[in-house]
Amino acid sequence: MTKSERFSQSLREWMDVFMHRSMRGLSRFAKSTGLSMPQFSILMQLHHKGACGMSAISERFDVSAAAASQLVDKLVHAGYIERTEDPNDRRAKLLDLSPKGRELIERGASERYRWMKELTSQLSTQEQEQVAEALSVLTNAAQKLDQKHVNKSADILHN
Amino acid sequence: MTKSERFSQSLREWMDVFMHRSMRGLSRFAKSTGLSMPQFSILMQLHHKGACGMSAISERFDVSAAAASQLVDKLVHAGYIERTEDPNDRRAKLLDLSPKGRELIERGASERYRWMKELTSQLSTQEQEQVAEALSVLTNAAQKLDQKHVNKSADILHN
DNA sequence: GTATAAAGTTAAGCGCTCTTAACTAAAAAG
DNA sequence: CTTTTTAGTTAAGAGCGCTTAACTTTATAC
Repeated sequence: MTKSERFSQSLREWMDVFMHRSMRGLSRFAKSTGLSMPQFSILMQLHHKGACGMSAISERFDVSAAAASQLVDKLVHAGYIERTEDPNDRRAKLLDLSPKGRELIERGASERYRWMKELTSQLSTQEQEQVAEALSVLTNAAQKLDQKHVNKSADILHN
Repeated sequence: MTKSERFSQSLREWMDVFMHRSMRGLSRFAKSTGLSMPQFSILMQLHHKGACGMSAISERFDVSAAAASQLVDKLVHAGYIERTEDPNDRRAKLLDLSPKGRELIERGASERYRWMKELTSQLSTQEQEQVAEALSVLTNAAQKLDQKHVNKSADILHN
């Protein structure tokens, strides 16, 4: 087995295990809060990408503007999202997590994080350092890649 | 910042980025196949844990036996699952992926894997090795942890 | 300044998942 | 051998998310 093959295989295995685990944790947590997955995903999106307009929600989740509006409306009434008028364009709305929404997402992250903590508690200090370093490398690469895709989209818009 | 804090932070950051990305990929892929998320999740579960009975589905997804039965029924009619009678207990059914179901899940994994590949294509060979090793360490730890939980549940059943 | 486009909202209706309740058939318990 | 438990199915109904269509309000184009 070549180095490259070994590399591919560890990626695949890890993705398989991690995906499965996170999905279960995520949907359990969402259910425990009384939110549906689509609703919870919107909160996660806002946490991850920051405040945005209604149309952004509609695009990112690939649903109609009507669907986005209805979903967000429920979250506003439940107190997880603040919906204000965009001062620059009075047609548009600005959506952002409320403190309650932020608290919810952070709590969810902590629960998932607890698993990782349990996972790594039995590793040696040296292994922990090794893992930490590798994960930062990956995180940085992911952020760079995201940035590149954003730029590419911007280019397309400019041409 | 202590070593332990740095470790925690890289875990958190990575989980955040990776979770978000995988979720999006997963739901897009599920949508593209025409399956709902609950349906797709059942296929993933079968892929991950292997064949099982109806009651196992119901437990793992924390839904009623009726819901599991209906969901599985659709997947059987769509040709993704094979449902046969358990020879040891004629009340029970054995559920497993059909070749078509297996193909679907593998295709989904490949799509998510492509992102990882793109992600790591810009890393140096040395970084790739470092990442591969760290991920195997994590995968092994996850599997051991899973096993431990299974044993604990078995113990509870015995007492 | 009028016409057109864009951002959201609201309402009606469809399909999906989920639940409870009633049921069948097979296994286990007594 | 009868009773009870277990595995799964079926049917009716509630709730949710999504779509299309019609609409309001604000911004942009000509």
